[in-house]
Amino acid sequence: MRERILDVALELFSEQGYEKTSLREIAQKLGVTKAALYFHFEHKEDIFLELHLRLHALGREAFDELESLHDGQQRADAWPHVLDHFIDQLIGNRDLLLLHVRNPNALDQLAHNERHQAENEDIQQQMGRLLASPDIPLAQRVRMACSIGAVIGVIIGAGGVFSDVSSAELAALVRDAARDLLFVPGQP
Amino acid sequence: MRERILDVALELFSEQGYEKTSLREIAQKLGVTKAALYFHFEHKEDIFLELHLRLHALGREAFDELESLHDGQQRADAWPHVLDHFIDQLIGNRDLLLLHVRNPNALDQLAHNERHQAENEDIQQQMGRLLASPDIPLAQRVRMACSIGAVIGVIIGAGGVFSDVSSAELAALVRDAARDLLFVPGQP
DNA sequence: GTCTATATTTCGATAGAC
DNA sequence: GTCTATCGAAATATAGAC
Repeated sequence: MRERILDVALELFSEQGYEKTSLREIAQKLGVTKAALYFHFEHKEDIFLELHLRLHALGREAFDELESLHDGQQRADAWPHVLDHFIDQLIGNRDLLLLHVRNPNALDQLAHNERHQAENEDIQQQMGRLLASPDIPLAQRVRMACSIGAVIGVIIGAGGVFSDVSSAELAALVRDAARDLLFVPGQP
Repeated sequence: MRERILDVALELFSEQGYEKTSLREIAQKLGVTKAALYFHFEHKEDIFLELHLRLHALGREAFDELESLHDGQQRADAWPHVLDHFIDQLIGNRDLLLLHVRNPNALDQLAHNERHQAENEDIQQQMGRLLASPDIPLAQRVRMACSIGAVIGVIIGAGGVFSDVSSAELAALVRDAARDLLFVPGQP
């Protein structure tokens, strides 16, 4: 039951937004009552947290690989390859990505959540550390940030303009674009 | 007063999100009561709409210039130059952009708003028409979408990592990156 | 584990005095 | 233009029976 609740919540939170989705609505879609949900989750926020941790787990793999390198420039060099893998992960979990992009404020609420603070090595923090790394040239860090925005923008963006393009073809095109973006002219 | 309401609303909607910001909160920050707001705006949604139309006005200039060109390939060629101008506009109105990125569901609500439907030539629609244009190669359209995501991602993204970089320098770096991104290898 | 029933709070919106 | 006072709806969350 717990998984079914999470699946329905993911769907509704992504479609309508976290705040506009009531527990009553989730329960109705599952054919149970609101009170039944409270047996499995103490607060509404806990449902969102559990879904957030799924993305957390997804991204951890990529960023752990980067942080295993001890030099900033090494990390910057490895970035294109790691991003390729990250693109695949995100395209394979479009719905999870959509949940986060469409509910940034719900994400902020988790900052005050004890369980979330315990799970410290957050994707956002890891990404922040990387993009703030002082031993990577600014121009390159900006382009790394651009590459993330570009990938996310295409996957979720423009309101499904590329929905008739296969995931594989889209991934390949985005990979090529990211590669050109990440090559900084005049840098060794 | 009307402008003061809009300014406070822009601030709170961006910080906390549209749904989580009550009219009572806006009124309190202005030193008036909730009821006073209803003299200036009939519904809460109308406040958000008015703010949305500010961005609408901003983007219209750029997209009108593109749509004045009658050929798809001409539009694609003009895109880098138009994007440059668009980057300046967005950086100069960071708060307005943040409002929209952080409240996608509030934006969706406007679709059912009559006044919004009347204001038809919407940015999203114009952007959609451009990115769906059949006489621009798919690879190029994907890169155009990437460029938008890259720009927005850097301006609002990564939680203020580049906040110590001046707007002018950041804009220049993003412009360069976008230019490299938009050049499609093997295309005339 | 799920139910009914209810407590409690907060929100958007309105009525009418000033 | 702004106030006080209030309505009605809907939300989260809880209590206790089954």
